[in-house]
Amino acid sequence: MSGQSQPSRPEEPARELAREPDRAAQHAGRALPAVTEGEAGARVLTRRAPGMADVAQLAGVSHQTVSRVLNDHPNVREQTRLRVRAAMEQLGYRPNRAARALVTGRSQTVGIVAQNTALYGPTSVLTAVERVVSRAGFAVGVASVPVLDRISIADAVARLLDQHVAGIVVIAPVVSANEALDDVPDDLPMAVIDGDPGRPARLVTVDQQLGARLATRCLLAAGHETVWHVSGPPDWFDSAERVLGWRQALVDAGAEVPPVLAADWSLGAGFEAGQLLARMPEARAVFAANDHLALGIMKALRQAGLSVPEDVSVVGFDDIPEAGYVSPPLTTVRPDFEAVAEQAVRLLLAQLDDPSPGGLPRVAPIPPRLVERESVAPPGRAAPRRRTGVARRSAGR
Amino acid sequence: MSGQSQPSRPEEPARELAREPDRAAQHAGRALPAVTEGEAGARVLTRRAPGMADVAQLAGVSHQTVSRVLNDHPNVREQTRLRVRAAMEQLGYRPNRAARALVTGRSQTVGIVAQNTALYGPTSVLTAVERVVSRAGFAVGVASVPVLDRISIADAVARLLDQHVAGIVVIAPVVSANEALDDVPDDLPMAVIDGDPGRPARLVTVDQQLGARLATRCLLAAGHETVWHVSGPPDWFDSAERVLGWRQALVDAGAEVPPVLAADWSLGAGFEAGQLLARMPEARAVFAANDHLALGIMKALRQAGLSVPEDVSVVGFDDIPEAGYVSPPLTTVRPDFEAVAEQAVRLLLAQLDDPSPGGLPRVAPIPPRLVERESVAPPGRAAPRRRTGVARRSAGR
DNA sequence: GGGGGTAGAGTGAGCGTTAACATGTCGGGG
DNA sequence: CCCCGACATGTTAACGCTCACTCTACCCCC
Repeated sequence: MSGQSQPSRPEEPARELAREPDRAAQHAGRALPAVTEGEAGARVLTRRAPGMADVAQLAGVSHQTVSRVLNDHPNVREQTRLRVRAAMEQLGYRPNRAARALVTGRSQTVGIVAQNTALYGPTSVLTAVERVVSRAGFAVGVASVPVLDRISIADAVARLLDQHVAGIVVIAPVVSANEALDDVPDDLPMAVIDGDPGRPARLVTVDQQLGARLATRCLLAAGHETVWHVSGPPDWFDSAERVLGWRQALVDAGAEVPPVLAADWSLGAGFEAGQLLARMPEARAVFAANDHLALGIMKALRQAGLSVPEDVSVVGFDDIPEAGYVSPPLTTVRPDFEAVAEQAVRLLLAQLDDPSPGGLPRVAPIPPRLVERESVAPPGRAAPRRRTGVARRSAGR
Repeated sequence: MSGQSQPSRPEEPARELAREPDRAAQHAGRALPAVTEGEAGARVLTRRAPGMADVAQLAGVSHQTVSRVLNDHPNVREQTRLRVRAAMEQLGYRPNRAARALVTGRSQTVGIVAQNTALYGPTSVLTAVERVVSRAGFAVGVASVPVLDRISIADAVARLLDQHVAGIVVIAPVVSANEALDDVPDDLPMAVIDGDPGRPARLVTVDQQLGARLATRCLLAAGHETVWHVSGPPDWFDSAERVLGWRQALVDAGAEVPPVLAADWSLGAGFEAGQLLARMPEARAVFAANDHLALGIMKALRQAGLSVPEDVSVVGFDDIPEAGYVSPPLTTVRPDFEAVAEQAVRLLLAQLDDPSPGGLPRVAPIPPRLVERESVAPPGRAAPRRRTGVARRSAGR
């Protein structure tokens, strides 16, 4: 297949895949120095990425000056700086991170520790953090753990440490994960996302309580006497906080506080909770700890012949993309994952710039907002069950 | 707040966060060598991670022998090997990846290039790849790009190259991304996921055509005369392949091929396509290119007073977690992302072990499977519209 | 006009590892 | 008995960079 006959390169036989080998090589990021093709006989390719020495030679300075330019040291004449920059450009020079990491003991890499899960919230946060970190000019190293227990996390952190990360971002939404944080060396810059609100140092979270209060109050405002709650797993901070917020809102309104229906985050658990709820005529308003639960609940309700929001009002949490497109469109609480990621990285960068440990950096919880759609209505069990879909109605208020 | 008075460590003032500083340090992965506490006066902490030299000294061998043990070189006496291993253990030695990368020019890191998106498919693949790569003992570097165009990808690859990755996995589901692949140096081990099926070298994909055929045939088998298709964006391979598979199934069955309704992957686009579909009485069966489109379509249908599956049958693609919990539960095609990731990493590792470029490694497309739920039924517009939910019925066949 | 500060540059020594080569030590065959 | 190859180990030199110095002008000021 590789039909072109070219000057054979001994160390690199032609590959079938390569359609236009030389162009490919040219574009490769690390340019080929001293190609000087045509010098018959002599080795045509001196394949080796250019180093500081090469740049220095071309610019007529010492390698140290090149280093200074690279690191924006002040004591370099503008003219020299330009000359070096030009030489870099010409050679397609790229600094060798490994060498730098070796000597400084720290790389321009940020490590992220996260559970490997399909859960919408954590995944959204993860990708947001990736995005923000690389936007900030850092390389991204990910260490995902199968479960968020102490040893897995310690292990992940160790792996990251091996990579000589400059700092880490840990997504630690459960208590066991948070405990593992005690084990990380305290001189390693770190930002914790979704950790224990009781330990606010270096922590960034969504204001879960506020979100839960918003959701609960929305239901109360629609005229419901009280609001039931289907919670997430008890060892999740998000879960506990949402319970707290929900209860608070109820207490504030002088409403009765029904027992919590504990579940995990899954659709299936929501479905089961929904089956329970369906048998309790007094349960007319439900705040589900996340949208998946809400969807599961709604399915169970539907199967039991109950309709949402006429018979039962439901509010979720997360605002998954599907939320506006299910039937009925789900009223829910939308956390700002992007902002969380942004704050976390900011927190980390602050520690990087200023290694002084004085004063634990803290940031305020990020307030979520309520997205009102059509899964909330005033109580009115007496009203006839309606047909599906067609009619539109705005959310109760 | 830091109430304990300890021998002060000049280079590391106590931090408020640290509750039990010394334990934390102990657990830190990189143990502290030569602590020898008590040697009054002399510096108590020689904080520096142990290197090969330290291990070598303790084991009474040269650093090179340590290196040999580390890399499982054959010519080391068993006894020596054990002694070195013990020394490593005792010192808590961890090899310095940066140094190794510097000298070998290649790190034990796999880079992943992926678009930073909320799309279910690509995201699932990404996390699956992360998982598999780190399970294989490699560090994971992620370079996410905002858009999948040529320069962004070239840039991402360059960033990864800077990290001296051993190889890369690229998730390149659109044509522009695939073109960018020409620019990567052909001696860099690579695996492409979801790329151009027309260029099968080093490519791993889901068998999109098969999936589409499965979906279409399922609808046909339910008794529908033909099947409409709402497609994804035209520049996505997934999209094009699914169109092909759908058309093929129709042609095979001798059915009429209706025009394609082009959309993107979003719920919103599905909704719009659904509004179109709702006005066409002859459209009784729809294959949506993904589940989000299907959800959007179903919402539009519902709003138009049509019910699924009585009036219109719908099949999706992806099997998002919500698929079984919407109303009606969605029949859909489930790709095996885990298998895709597994194959991709296998492909990459093969290239790592055997740098010989001979013979492009290829792997067969991974067959997806149809998950039948309740959004498909035989045509029967004549039947009265039914109420919501309650009744159960198995999918048509 | 000479001392000293300072901007701008250079020199050399590592950082921790691997690769290439050198050394030493056996055992066996000629 | 000696030489040679195999095995086991040690020695030395990079790898590409930063850090801590040194060096040279040059200018300011007394």
